[in-house]
Amino acid sequence: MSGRVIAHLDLDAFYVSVELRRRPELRGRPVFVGGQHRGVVLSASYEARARGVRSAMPSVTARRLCPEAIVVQPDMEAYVEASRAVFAIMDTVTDVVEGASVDEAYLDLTATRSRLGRPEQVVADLRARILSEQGLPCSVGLAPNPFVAKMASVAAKPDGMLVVPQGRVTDFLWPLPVEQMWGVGESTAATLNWLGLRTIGDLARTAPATLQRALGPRQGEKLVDLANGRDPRRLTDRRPEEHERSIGAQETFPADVYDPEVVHRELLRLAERTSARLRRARLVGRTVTLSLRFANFSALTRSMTLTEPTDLTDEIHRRAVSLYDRLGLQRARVRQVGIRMEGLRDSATVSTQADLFTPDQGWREATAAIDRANLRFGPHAVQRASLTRTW
DNA sequence: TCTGGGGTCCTAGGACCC
DNA sequence: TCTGGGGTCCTAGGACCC
Repeated sequence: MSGRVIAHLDLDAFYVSVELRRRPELRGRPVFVGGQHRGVVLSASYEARARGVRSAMPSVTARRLCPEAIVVQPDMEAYVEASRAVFAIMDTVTDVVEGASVDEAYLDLTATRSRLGRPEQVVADLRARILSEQGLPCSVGLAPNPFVAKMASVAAKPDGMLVVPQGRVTDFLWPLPVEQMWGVGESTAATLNWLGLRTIGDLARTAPATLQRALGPRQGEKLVDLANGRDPRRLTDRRPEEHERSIGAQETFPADVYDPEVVHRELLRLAERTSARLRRARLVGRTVTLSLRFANFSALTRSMTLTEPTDLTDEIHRRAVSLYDRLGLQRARVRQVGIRMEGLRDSATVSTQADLFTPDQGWREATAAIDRANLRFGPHAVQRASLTRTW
């Protein structure tokens, strides 16, 4: 027996809650935060949810369902700042706070009992502090492992807390439909239903080999474990941004694009964004991946691995353009393009001796100057000439 | 005016090496 | 001449999460 005590804390309708904090006149009304043209709902108030508005739903659909909803444009900087403040409060409770995203975290409370007392009380105090100091409601699940804690926090929403002790884990999980299980999306749910499995309890009683045939060795084994309330994963205190495995940028055009030159230009913008973030994190990447989505929503990726990792805008742009041109698209209607860098390494571990006398060095110096200017004067203070044109 | 942008992890086949 | 297996890297695609 592990005897672990894990809390999962999830801020309720986080982006909307941050907006309500500075616009209290919107309280009690249907509100959602969403993108403009081809955007989706990022966060919806519970009043909007009552009208069928869901996150990830196209904004146009949401407006149709709820025409009187107040639509707010996202302000990521405000959300990131609010997130930092909440994490600072969580950090006072335990050293082991694993950020799962901007608005949720796992806390290991196993070792805090002797210092702070009963975990239920610790969590109740934590929720009260986040509400009083930051004006943000949250929900918490308290359980023997991260998976059950996550499932409990969802069940506790909104503005609630649910404790699931070891002895009650299967009573809690097994009646729930498989669709509600973390790790089961649309595709897996369809496969499970096809097998006649409707609840997490059904899943728990299925032979692992059956699921492994249907879902693959890893996922099959994992789902049976989770369905039985077993999740031995250890938490780490790392923030997501401290162990990134890839960095990238993508953009959906306001209208589908036919002209390859327009795509090339957008790729330069994306290469710029990606490489600036690499340099800022002092990382270099070795694999460049180009991704495309077409008007019919089909998608593809093409990648190439370089002999030496890079953080240079023009190197990344050149490779992405080459991957794109190699496709030989004719009259393709491009909806979205993206660039992602993988195989990341600390740039300090990569020898810079080798390129001291190469043509890249000039670019490296120019790039560093642009980064400095953009840090001082804002992200678009200095741009390449070809980006100042509009398409 | 249907369907964002940021990610992680897994699978599978082929190349290549031992 | 025939017959192996394992490990790693690269590439492409797909599922999932927030």
